Amino acid sequence: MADDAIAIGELSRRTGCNIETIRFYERIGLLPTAARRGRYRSYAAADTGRLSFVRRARELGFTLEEIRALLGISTAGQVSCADAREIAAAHLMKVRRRLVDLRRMERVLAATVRACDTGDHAGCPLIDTLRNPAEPASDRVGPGTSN
Amino acid sequence: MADDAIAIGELSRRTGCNIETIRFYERIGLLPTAARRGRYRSYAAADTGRLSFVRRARELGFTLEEIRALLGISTAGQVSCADAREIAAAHLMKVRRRLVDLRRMERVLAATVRACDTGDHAGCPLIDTLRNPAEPASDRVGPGTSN
DNA sequence: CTTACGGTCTGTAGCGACTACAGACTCAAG
DNA sequence: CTTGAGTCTGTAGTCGCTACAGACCGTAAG
Repeated sequence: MADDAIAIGELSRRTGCNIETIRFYERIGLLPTAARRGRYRSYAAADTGRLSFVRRARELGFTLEEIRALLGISTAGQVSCADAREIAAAHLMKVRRRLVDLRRMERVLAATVRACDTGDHAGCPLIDTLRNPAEPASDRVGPGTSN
Repeated sequence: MADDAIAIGELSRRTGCNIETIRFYERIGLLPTAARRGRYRSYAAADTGRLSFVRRARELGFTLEEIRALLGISTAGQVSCADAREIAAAHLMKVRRRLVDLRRMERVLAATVRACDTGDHAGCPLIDTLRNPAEPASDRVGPGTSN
């Protein structure tokens, strides 16, 4: 009734979510099949909520499958907070593992580039690092190297 | 001549690189087409070097295209260290941007899970966070929140 | 009326870096 | 001779989009 119906372009603008991505989400069932005005998808203003939910969850790195579960939880009459917590905690662990990996990469790369810049090396620090993992271009750079 | 020829399985074992991945690298031209003994690929012990190079570069997060370039540099007669440095520095920036993103995710997720654990909240902290981005489950948790 | 333009539609293919088969073949040991 | 392990090619799947092609629809201007 209330003619707050919007087209997909408007939904895209409001949520910052690409049109193609919205259709993709619908195709994989992450969003319900949109109502039609003729052959065009028609959304209620309220639909921005669900899509924004998805977008924010993606920004936190949740996979689409995790988001599917979270959506189920969030729309269930009785919100199962424990389930949500479990998903978030599991995801947090994944994020932390990736952080560890990335920090290690950062450390090695920074040391290598630094070695390139100081210039007092035999070969090419990067190539040498990749050829021989035991020599990260310059071992023991000094204090901390923390972030 | 020297019969240090090894099969793909042995190469896989020595480098820790999946057999399928070795074949994939060959197909996309990252590794040269392997010599054959009959219809089986045959590698020289020295080939472990090139593949290990690729593996270590992957562990540092370089893309296959970057590695392709690095391999070109590393096998060029005159090693162009400046080029290698440029690739590494550009990659380092990508890694750092990724780190920033991940740390933000970590912070929000950790705060949310913490809010779940303290228990003094109205709804579900995670669902609420996703519904309303301005409330990260519990603002102002106290000191640092550092890692 | 025609024409143009912008928005939307479906469907398919591409990305990166693998991974996972199916189904055929080869080779050596028992 | 049979069995089992290893290898082969080729194709399709994964994830989360993104980028088309080619059709269609509605409105406004000329």
